[in-house]
Amino acid sequence: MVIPPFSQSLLDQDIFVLSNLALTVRRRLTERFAELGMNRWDVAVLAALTDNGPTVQRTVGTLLGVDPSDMVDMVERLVDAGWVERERDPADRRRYVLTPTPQGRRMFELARQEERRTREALLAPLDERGREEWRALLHLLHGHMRAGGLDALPPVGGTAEPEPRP
Amino acid sequence: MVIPPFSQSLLDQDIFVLSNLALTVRRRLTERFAELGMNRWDVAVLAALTDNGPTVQRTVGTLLGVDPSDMVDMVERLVDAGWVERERDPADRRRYVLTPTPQGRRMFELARQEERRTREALLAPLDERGREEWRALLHLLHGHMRAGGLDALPPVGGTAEPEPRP
DNA sequence: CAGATTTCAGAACGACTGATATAA
DNA sequence: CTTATATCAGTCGTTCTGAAATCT
Repeated sequence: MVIPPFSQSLLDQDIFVLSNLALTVRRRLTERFAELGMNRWDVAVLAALTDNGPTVQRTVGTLLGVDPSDMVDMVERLVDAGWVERERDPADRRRYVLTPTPQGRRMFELARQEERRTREALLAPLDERGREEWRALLHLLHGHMRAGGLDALPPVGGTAEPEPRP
Repeated sequence: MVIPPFSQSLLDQDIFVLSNLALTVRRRLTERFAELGMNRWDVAVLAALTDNGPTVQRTVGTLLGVDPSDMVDMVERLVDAGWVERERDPADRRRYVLTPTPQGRRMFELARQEERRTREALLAPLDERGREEWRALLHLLHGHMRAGGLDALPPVGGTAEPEPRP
């Protein structure tokens, strides 16, 4: 992994630091998943099915924020691996109902274990109180964002005028 | 912006929450940059040049973690916009030296303002003490990660039980 | 008929690889 | 001759758009 010495002006921008942190941790976790033979979407789909049991394919996409057209290959991959069963809904033959297999549930448990381990490594410098603070802040900000916290922003520019590109 | 109702099993995975938070905030900031006629890389390059003054193109790439081959179009865009000047280094004619123009510096200030505003919106639910805590934790974890904090992990698989911290 | 679900084709973007021309 | 820089061509993965086929 390349660790470039970032510019201070970028480090001053907390959103850049947040992005860089999240991307790097996610990449590391993705590597761990790969060693289990899984990718991020395998885990995400299995997570949704573990919570909700048998679920319509399109609904799973909605639960994960994934476009329906992108679900096709993901599900095919999971079916081929034997982790998910895909059957037409007899009541509505447009729909595919996805069900996790026992192997799928086991794989999800392994993935969840890797997430815990990777998180442990990330939070290693924090004591128990620091971890509680971090987790509370993370989920508070995530909830705030998902509730539309970023929707209301002043118009761009303001004090100074933006310049049109030549 | 679509706000799907995520599965609890995903929300339990803090790394997923962290990724989702960072991606959404970054996307919002990118929208703001676009209203200024800039993209993320314009801002990043201008940040590096603002810190370091005239800099060799390849070095800028290293400062940003960007592949040299991907710098070409990014720099061309900035030169066309009149925000960066690109000149051969007389001492080493392989090299391009990049210098921010006054307009480039102004644009970077506008971008920095948008980052502040977007960050303000994100941190709105926190009081001053909460913001300090968030910022401290964010930079602490970022530093830990960049120092290789994720490099030492137990082999995948292993025990199926969550492991207590030593 | 309109609407929902799945599927396919392709565009756009960023990350990455390999090869080439030029200069040190 | 070897190395460094910039560039070009192309691949890969992710996200998004638009349209077609099937079914309600």
